[in-house]
Amino acid sequence: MERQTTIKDIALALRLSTSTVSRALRDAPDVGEETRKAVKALAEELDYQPNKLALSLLKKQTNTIGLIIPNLDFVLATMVKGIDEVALEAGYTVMVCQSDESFGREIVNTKRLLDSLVDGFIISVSSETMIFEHIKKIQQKKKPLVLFDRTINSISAPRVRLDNVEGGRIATQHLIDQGYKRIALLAGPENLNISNERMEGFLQTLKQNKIKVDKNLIIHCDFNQEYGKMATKELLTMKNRPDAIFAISDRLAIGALLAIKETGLKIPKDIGLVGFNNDPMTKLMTPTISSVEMFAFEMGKATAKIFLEMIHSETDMSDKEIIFKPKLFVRESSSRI
Amino acid sequence: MERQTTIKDIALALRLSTSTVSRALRDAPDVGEETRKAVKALAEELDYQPNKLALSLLKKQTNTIGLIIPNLDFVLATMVKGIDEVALEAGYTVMVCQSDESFGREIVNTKRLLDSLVDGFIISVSSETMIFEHIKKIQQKKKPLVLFDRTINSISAPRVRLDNVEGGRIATQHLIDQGYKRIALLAGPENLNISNERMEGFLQTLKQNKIKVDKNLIIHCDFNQEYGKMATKELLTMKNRPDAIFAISDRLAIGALLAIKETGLKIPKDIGLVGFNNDPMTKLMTPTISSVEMFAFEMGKATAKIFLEMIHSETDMSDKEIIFKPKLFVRESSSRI
DNA sequence: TATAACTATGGTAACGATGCCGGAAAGGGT
DNA sequence: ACCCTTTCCGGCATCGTTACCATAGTTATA
Repeated sequence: MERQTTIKDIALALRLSTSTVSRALRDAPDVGEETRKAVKALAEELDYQPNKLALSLLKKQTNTIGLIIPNLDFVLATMVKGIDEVALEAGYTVMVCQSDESFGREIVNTKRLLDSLVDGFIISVSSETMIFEHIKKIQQKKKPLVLFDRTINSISAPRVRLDNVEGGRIATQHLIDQGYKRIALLAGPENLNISNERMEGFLQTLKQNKIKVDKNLIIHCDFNQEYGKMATKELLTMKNRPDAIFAISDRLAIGALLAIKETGLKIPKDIGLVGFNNDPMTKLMTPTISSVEMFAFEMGKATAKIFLEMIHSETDMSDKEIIFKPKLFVRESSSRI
Repeated sequence: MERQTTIKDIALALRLSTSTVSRALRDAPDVGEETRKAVKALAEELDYQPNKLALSLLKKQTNTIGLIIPNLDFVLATMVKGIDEVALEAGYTVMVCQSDESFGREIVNTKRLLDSLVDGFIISVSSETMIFEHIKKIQQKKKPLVLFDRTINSISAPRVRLDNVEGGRIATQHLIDQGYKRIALLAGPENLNISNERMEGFLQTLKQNKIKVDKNLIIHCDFNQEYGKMATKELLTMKNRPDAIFAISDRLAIGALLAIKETGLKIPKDIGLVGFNNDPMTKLMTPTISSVEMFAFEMGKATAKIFLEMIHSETDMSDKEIIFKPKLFVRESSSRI
């Protein structure tokens, strides 16, 4: 690891003080024109790069954002890309940590990032997370925090999320419009907001359409293809089986599709299917799967923007909430009419 | 942003010097037992966390790895997970930067990470990268560098990669064994090692089987489903069309599959297809696509391990090379016999 | 009992940069 | 010739921590 040239080297070589060199490099007003030129020339020649650590230590800011996400599936990878783009533009570097849907790892990640003195946090919680002490700790330390996608009600912080109730509604209404009567719900982990909100939309829509809710048709399970498959198999062996399935995520929907195929039922004739996320995979399945788009890239960008706003403004922003409207993409799996 | 408690606060409160407090916290030998206890107790009470910035500045090491990758598709996300796991274990934090397959962004990323004083780099180059000055600069600064997956021949650094020639070979041989005679190659970007190595395996195998190479059946294109589709359509409109396609990546294979389906040809009867990466998607397509597995998670772990070794040892490791053996997973798209 | 050896602690410099203050030199005005 | 202003630069403290050296006080050794 080669020794970097420092401001001191330049000062010494030019018989100047470090202060002067520092000012010259930063184009401060009170530096002689010739001095400035000489300093800059030598800096260029020696490939001088200001030491960010020293600066961070002095300024107490690292220009770094801690990003904690449950995994790197399509939607989150896309969001990360959006966050990254805006953050880089503003001179911030993003440190991505995956909690891997584990509460323990989420805590470890929070600690590490807190230790590394990131300027703030952007978080989407793991599906296991039900206690929020680690997040409160972030707020105690007065670090900016933005929640996105999987938000938390009991924490007061700006948030960027989808209108999940609406998402549940449009998916469900679509299935009803297509003539499906007994709609099952693959509902995701119970303690996640997105699960409950999408379910809320589902229930509301059933009620509005005077369809009685059958609790046996609602199954909670982790976002995992295998679980989706197992849950669907269970549903399909009921004596009064559902004629449509609304899966709260595309991974679950894909599992459902595989299960349905194995039983020999025809999609969408015998049974309809709608997923959530609009993962590119849905377009590739046979049949293609209808899905709710959530504009992940835009959400990512919005999240980073709010974060930056929070960093730069003094006002309390904990009420700020940006809600994206979902959009249903209808494909073969639910087009019966 | 709340003021963190520092060693000075503790020293002041206990009427000790900062040196003593520092030593007490680090369990240095020459500290009185009572002093140590008092210090630790107060540190606990005040929730003292050592300032990593100050430490990094002093020690000239940040315990941070700069990771530059072209994107976050399935394979790379999996590799990142492997790298992350090993790095975290060793107390390192990974800063992930996506070049987005752009040479310009790769350079920007390198600069930023160099500025942030990461302890070293792990890189898989973008498909546009043909000049390596930015990478040489890393080496000039004597920062540890490990290349993985998409490696570069003209740079001398330890590397972790797949035996891509072998990968090309087993895929091609498999198609031949299944009775396919005119095998086309969707070859990926021309300047990427992985492309050329897989092609090398392809060509070798054709020769070994006394099959004449038809250059018209080799098409280079970016790793992108659309390009795969277009290239395949072109192939299929030839008057002497291929009866099998070996796609160097699953994205291309999926594009090929879609194109083939549109023409109405039957897979695997009329035309065979093998992809590369063993992306979970291949199992989900209809028909399922045969693909070459590259053990991304293990490769990620191995990469991080070499990196750590490089950091900790003094010896020159630039010759070190770890090569993973690929494995073909045969599925419907190429099972004709 | 004088000296050596240890124990526990404090003081200071250093990492690389910036900000503030003070001051020398030069110029301008009366 | 005097004072004031401006221009340009150096010195010092600071950020939080550790490394190294010095030293006061205590204990062990000859």
